[in-house]
This record gives sequence, C-alpha cells and structure tokens, in this order.
Amino acid sequence: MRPQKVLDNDILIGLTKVFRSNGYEGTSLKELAEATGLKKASLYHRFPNGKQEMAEAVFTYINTWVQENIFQALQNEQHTPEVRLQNGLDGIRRLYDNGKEVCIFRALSMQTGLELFEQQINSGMTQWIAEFTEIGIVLDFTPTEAAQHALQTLIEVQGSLIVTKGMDNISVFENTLKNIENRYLNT
Amino acid sequence: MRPQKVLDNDILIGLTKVFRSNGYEGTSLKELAEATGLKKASLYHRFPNGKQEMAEAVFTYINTWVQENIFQALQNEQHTPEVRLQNGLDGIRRLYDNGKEVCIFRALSMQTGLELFEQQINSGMTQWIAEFTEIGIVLDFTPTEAAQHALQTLIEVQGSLIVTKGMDNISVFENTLKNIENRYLNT
DNA sequence: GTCTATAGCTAGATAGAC
DNA sequence: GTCTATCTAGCTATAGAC
Repeated sequence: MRPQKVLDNDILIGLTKVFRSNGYEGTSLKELAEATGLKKASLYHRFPNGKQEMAEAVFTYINTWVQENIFQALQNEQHTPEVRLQNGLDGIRRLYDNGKEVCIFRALSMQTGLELFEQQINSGMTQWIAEFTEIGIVLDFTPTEAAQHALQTLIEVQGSLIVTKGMDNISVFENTLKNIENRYLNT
Repeated sequence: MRPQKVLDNDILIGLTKVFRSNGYEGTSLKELAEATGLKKASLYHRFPNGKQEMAEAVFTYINTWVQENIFQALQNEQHTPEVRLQNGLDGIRRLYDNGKEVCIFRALSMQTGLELFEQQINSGMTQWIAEFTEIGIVLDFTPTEAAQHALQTLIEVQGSLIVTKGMDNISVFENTLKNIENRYLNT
C-alpha cells in the first residue's frame, strides 16, 4: 500500500470549497484537482464514480459536521438549555463562516435531476426541524410553538444567507441569528 | 425584413423556464433551442453575445415583471394601503407560482464570476426593501420598523422558497406569506 | 497511489446557403 | 430570420506506465 499523498480530510475540504462556490455543474474536474493537490486521474482512484461521487462525499462530510457541531451541541445535557441553544447557533455561524459562505446543499442541489441530493436535503431539513423543535420544548415552549419556531429558524437562516450574499452585507446574517436567539430565550 | 418565427416574448418565456430549473451553468444551448422552438444559430441571431446575453435578457424580463406586477401594485394609490399590500403579495405568489418555482435570480447567480448579475441582484434587493419599507410607512409603522419589516419580508420569502422546495411542501411558502401579511396588517 | 497521455464526447459558437 | 453543417475548446472519464 503506497501512502496517500493527500489525506482524505484535506481532499474533502478542497472539494467542498470548490463545489460550494461554483455549484455542481459549474465545477470542473480541473478545478477539483487543483484545489485538492491531486491530478484528475488520482481523484478518480479515490472516487471511482467521478464527479458525482465527489459531490456525495462532500454531502456526507458536511452532514457529519452538522451532526457533530450543531445537533450534538443542542442535545448536550451537560449544559443548560440556554447554553445548548447558543452553542448550536454558534455552530451555524461556523458552518456558514458568519454568513460569508453559501449553503453547500443549495449549491449542490441546483442541477439537473440528481434525485439523490433532493432526498438528502429533504431528510436533512426534517432533522434540522426536529432538533430545533426539541430544544424549543426544553425551553418550555409547547410542542406546537416549538415546531413553528424550528421551521421559522430554518427559513430565516436560509433566507438570511441569500440576502447576506445578495446585498454583500454580513450584518444581515448576524442580526438574523440574534433574532432567532431572542425568540427562544426572551419573553 | 423576414418575419420572426417566434415572438420575442415567447422566446423569453422559454429561456426563463430553462434557466430557472437548470441554473446558468447547468443550461445548454441545445435545451434553450428546444424550449424556444428556434435552432441554436437562430438564437445567436437574436442574441449575438450568446448564452450570457440570453441570461441577461431573462434578468431584464423578470425585473420588468416585478416592477409592473409587484412594485406598482404596492404603489397604486387608487387602492387602500391594505389592498395595495395584498396585491403586492399576490404578485409574489404569481412570480413564484405559489412556491413551486425557484427564484430565477438565485438560479442565475450560482455561477463563476459574472459580476453583472451580482450587481443587478444587489440593486434588485435594495429596491425590494425600499418598496416594502414604503408600504410599511403608509401602514403607519415608523420608518425604522418599516425598514426592519421590509428586510424581514425579503429574508422570509427567499428562505421559504428554499424550504418549500427542499421539503417539497407548498404550504411553507403560503404560510410564510400569510405571516408577512399579518405582520403588516395586524396589531 | 499517483502520474502522463489521451480517448470520446458535448459544450458554446460560427459560416454560409436559403 | 432561420436553417444545416461544422469548428474548436473544454469537459468527464480511462489506459497504462511508474
């Protein structure tokens, strides 16, 4: 077994970066090769199904990150519910680099008919809502209220990312996260 | 002057449809030709700068539609402020076909470095906020409150479109529009 | 496991007949 | 103004040496 020239994790970071800024169709293997430091043929060795498999790997990579850094923070019973919420929101800030980064799922979903991604996005959003509903209930909202707030949180995070990018104004994202926090913690 | 086989407006409708569902990079001239009923070379006769000019034309076409169907409805002083707001929101419903359609600006902006679109999106969002701030002031909010609600409206419309598509659930979009209406008309 | 070289194809774009 | 035919560049993907 010849050693890997580039670590799996570093490859995923490079792939993520390119897909995130160019989208799926807008990304070429040339760019992916340059970003990872491997040649095209070497990328095919790691990902035999090519570009699609690379995108899927990015999907899984980000999904895992969200699980470990956002959902687990929300669930961590070693902290008070208030701190759990704040840690979860901090995870969101890091995921999107304070609004500077686009949602990778959105970047990858804008493409002709790969239903795999559609299904993953659907279940990802469903879990997102479930997790935020849970922390809402812990924070003494009724289940109905908590579910509404969870959906609203998802809508506002996604919407604020678009408006932040469109208006080139980071404060839109940060203000939205503050509003979300206040909605959960105040009253 | 030989007569046009396809009317300008019908071409724009076809181009819009394809760009909207595939994005800029994901759209091929073959698809654009099929959707418009013209051959590729004929499309180049109408749009000498090719694909980019076609996308720009779609941009202008949608911008005009928004002006005429949303912003003018908000400004129309022949109606009460309440009716003007409702007509504007109905324009939004039609623009996105009740949540079934993606935001065309978003579909076109996911591409490598065409700054023209960035600038148009920026000014489009700025005007959107100005128009909704104006109707908010007419509805007796303070300028500060009105500006906040206008920004929030843009965020929620964009976010709800993404969540609606991601979860394949039209009611997300409709409920968001109802919430927006209530925020302006109630209290 | 990584590389050079290249196959096979489709993209965007043009030439020129009608 | 629209068409058929074609060019060239770039794409995804593979073969085979090391």
